[in-house]
Amino acid sequence: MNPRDEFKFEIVHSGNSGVAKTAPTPESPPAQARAGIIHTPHGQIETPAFVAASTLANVKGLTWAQVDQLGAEAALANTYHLILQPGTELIERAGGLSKFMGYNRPTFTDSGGFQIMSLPNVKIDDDGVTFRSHINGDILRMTPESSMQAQWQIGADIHMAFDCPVGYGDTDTSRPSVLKTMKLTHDWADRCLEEQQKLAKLVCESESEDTDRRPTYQALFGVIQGGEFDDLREESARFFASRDFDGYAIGGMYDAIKCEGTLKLVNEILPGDKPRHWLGMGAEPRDLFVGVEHGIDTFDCVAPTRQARNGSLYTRDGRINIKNSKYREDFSALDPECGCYTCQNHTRAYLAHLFRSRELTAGALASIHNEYFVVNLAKQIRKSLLDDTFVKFKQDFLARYYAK
RNA sequence: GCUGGAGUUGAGCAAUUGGUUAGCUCCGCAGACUGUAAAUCUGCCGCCUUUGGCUAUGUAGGUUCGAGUCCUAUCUCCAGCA
Repeated sequence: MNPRDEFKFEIVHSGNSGVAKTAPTPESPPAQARAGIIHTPHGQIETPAFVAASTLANVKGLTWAQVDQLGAEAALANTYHLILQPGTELIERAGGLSKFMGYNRPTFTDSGGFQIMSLPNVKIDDDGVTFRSHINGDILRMTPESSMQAQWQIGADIHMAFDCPVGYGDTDTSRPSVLKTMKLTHDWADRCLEEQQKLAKLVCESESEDTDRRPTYQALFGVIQGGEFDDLREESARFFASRDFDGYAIGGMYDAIKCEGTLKLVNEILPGDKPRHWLGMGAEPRDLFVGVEHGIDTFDCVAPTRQARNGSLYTRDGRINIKNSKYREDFSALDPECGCYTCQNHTRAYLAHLFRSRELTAGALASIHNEYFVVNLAKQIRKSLLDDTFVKFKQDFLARYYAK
């Protein structure tokens, strides 16, 4: 059997799978939206899904039992961080990421490109990047090949191609700069693909003596860049569509309202039968709706857990800061309609107390809630697609969340 | 009762020999956070008509060009002694 068959994307329902008897109306299910199942050697992910950010091989503040309980179906770790500590070779010796961290569901790794490009004094050349460790200042080097190798050592089920995400935020957003880094991203993507094929052959055809660690296929997603220029995004999407990646990811696109048209454009070009991940998105409920509407299958974002640790918590009526004085004596549940452990067992007043006292439990209970909120929202969106109630669900949810 | 020490904004402290700070850290109040150098960061935190102005250093006086700093009285607290 072809090792690549271990990774599969199955679409169980899509907006345009039904026979369109009439012209689309505002109530018609969005044509690009789909519900599916990503099959990996470590199990499956029902999509749309929100993937838990586990940068340093853990979801900050939570045990994996808690991550399971809140309903997350997959986690995404970071190659840059794991190279620095504990080292990817160590993770390989531990039996791979899943074994190392004791989590037996599907995992992703980000390539490290995003983190490295965010560091000060990064030197980018055609071959790769030179940067300094943020921990001890060591001068380090990463190339598309070395990122692939590191990711194969880590051994997550889904890898990201090593990209050059420049052209948003504080980086140089000028057209020449974005064009240049996009071209570099494409060049590197081809090198990632080549290295991927080598490593896949090497690992999957090896006869491991450790039956406990059967070599498994590790998929590779290409990462679309192009900044905020529609024609560059289109070019990038066409480039990736012409390459045989296992899936695709959208990088450097962080404003669901502003980028909606661009996202639509990109996803209409990408092959419909492969999964699409929106990197770093999911801080806002509208991110998930907009993404799904235009064909995104998976999301990841650090915001839910980070904001949780900082006391900013989701409710169906918008985000609240639990540290505000008005919650000190609020004995109601954080979100009375939420099914998470925190909301089922604790009051706002208790959470407010834990935050004011700086107890570690505050961050944990808050993270359980916020992570549940987005994970569950993705699940509800999935259900709404299967029920053909997406449009109404979206309208109702967003109207209430962003009322005020 | 005597002797010594101390009293500065909710708390704890700063402020050269009397010489331009309502100064710091907590607490408190609010905001931010999107492929996690983030259980972090930012702003406010005496009063006001707030790109500025005013009043503060237990209380009441005094010396001085100038007092949180010196003097007198007084109140409170702490330590030691009776």
